[in-house]
Amino acid sequence: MASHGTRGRSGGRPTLEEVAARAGVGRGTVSRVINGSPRVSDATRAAVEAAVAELGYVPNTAARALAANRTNAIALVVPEPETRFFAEPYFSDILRGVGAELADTEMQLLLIFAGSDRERQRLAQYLAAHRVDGVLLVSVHADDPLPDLIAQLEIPAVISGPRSAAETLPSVDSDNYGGARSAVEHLLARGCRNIAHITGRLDVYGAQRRVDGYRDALLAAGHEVDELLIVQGDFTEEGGQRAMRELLARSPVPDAVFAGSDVMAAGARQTLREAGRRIPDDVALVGYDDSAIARHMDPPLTSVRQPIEEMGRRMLDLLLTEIADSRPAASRGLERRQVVLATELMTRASA
Amino acid sequence: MASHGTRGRSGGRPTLEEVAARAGVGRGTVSRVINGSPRVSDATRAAVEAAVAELGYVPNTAARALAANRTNAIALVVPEPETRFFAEPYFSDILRGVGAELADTEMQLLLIFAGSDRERQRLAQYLAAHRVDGVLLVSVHADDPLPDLIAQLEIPAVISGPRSAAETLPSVDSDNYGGARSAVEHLLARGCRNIAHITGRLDVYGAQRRVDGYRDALLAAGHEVDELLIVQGDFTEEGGQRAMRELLARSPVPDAVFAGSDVMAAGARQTLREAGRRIPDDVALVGYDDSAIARHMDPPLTSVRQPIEEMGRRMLDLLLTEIADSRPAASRGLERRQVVLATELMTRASA
DNA sequence: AGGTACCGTGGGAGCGCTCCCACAGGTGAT
DNA sequence: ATCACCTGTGGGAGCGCTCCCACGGTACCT
Repeated sequence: MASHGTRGRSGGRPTLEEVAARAGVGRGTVSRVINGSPRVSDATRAAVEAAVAELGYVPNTAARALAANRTNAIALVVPEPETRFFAEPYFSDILRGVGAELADTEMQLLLIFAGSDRERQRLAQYLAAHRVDGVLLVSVHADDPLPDLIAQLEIPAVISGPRSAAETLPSVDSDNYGGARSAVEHLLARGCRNIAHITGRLDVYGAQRRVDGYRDALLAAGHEVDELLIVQGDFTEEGGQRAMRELLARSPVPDAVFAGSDVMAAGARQTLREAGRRIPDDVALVGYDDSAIARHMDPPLTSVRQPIEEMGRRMLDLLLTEIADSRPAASRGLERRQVVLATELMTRASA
Repeated sequence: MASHGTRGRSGGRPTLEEVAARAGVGRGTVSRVINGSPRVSDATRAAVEAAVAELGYVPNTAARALAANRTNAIALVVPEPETRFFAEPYFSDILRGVGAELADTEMQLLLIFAGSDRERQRLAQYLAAHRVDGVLLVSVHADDPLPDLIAQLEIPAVISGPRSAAETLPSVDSDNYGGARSAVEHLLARGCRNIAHITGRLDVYGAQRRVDGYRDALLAAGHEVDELLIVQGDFTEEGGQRAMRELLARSPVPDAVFAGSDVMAAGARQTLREAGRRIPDDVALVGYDDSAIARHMDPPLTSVRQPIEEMGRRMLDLLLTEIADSRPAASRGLERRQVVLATELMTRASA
């Protein structure tokens, strides 16, 4: 008693036992009340709740985790090597969505960086130690071993964009295909006839889908797809510049460019300006993401908006049901575990 | 045994006891090795380390937290009501700095949102329950009760910008005063003679300091400070526009504007453009933050860069020492607990 | 030789909770 | 009346660790 009892004393955090004594009931009963078990009489419940309030009791997470063998925590894994990823609002918005949804739960959110090898090492340990009940994976690359590791460890997880059409992990994504189609259809409706596409990194599935959308929009309108008008970018501004320079070398020069991201669009704009081409008179420009860059570009950039915050919310939703399902030998159905959310074209001066 | 032993089984996570058995030592010894105690012979240490490696032992955080009465977790509290705050790179960069520094420790990072009242309620509970060893507070307002609550609970904390000159909490900040001075000095060196300042919200201490820097730069150069050239903004784009309109009504119209943030500078640019004023020929423009907006503005914006990532790193550093100090009845000296980092003026076409 | 000091070590107790078994008391069927 | 079966409850055991006391051993003093 002596040795331990005095250790962390200061405010004297009350324990379950103290609440039980105060309420004149047993420890088990208090636990049941705290955890919302129905097998408690109304009178007892009221007494316990009163005691909890009087004592200002707050359950000790560590003890709970230890005894129950669960953590009540989920991890958001950030594959940080990409500085760009962080700078874009994407991450913040996902986070905000997750945070909003999280407020309704008892879960806590752990942020884990998996940029360096050392950090990945640590992450693997984390996961091996089952220190979280579930994992949220944002912006994983096609060749990332992480998802497989997680699947193997049987840790519930949700991924922010499927890695391929055959993704097995639950995922939440926006409609990249539809978003791209709407962008191209807008350009067509505007009268553009020679529409180019600067793609993102094609090892990102979403970028592929945008190319698909671009193609199908043209085909559906009865146009041919000129493969020379599809130039590969890499989501960076420099990539956008390079791609645009390539496109300016084509003849005829395209009268519209659909860029796979706002940042690439910014690069393209740069190159267009240097070449003395006006936007949108000479070349109409559409981006993707509807980031701050789009709104502040000159001229303001028409861009495809993704409901990113909503994506964050849905990711957490999905993860929580995954976790719940995994508790008692779950049904493991292939239900609605792939969520796709609609995009919206934000029309501005550039197209 | 039966009832509990079978519970979470699946991979069979090894325990301290198992490692001890394997290494042929006692539980206490393994614990000492794990925790890097020096009071272990080399031979024993080696044996234990071998056993740990063979078994793939990973300590159970919950058990550790329970027994040791510490959590090995720190919280980053996000006062989320401000959407803007999230959208700016500020947050991401702080986070990256914290994350980088975190990789060297055993600490885990909890992200807590304190936007809504409900979330703040939850946060208070968290803190009351001492579920974290320390708290990182970013962008708190002068009137926020949170810092006081935290101080009262005697939870180690670091704040990202002092709330006033008399801040008692440890803090990390950039040199707002010096940054503002360098901006104004640059404009003076450029030949501008009529330099206006659009301030941030003056209940933010950093915004006040920028005003101070603006004033002193002028005075030091032997100029008078025209109070009419100091217009209050609120860190928003609209605020920047409003302020700029006010300034355009002055006579003479200033030949330079130092805006307290890039976003406000963007607003000012908008208004200047509408008024047909050229940047920098008619009016030179300098912003603050060196955000993505600055680089993408037309013309690119000269802006004061803060070493935000470094700030994140230093915040974590400070917090860890605070935590370490608080363990054994600490010295509580008033040492270097207020860190101020230098800024850098990024010169671009706008000034 | 005896004493004192320390080192490295083993293991008991205890952290605050959940889980589950046991049991009292009630209710309905037999 | 007996039995079966509920519901509500109390409390033991145990989760995996840290802390600390106790102990045998060695080294150095007197």
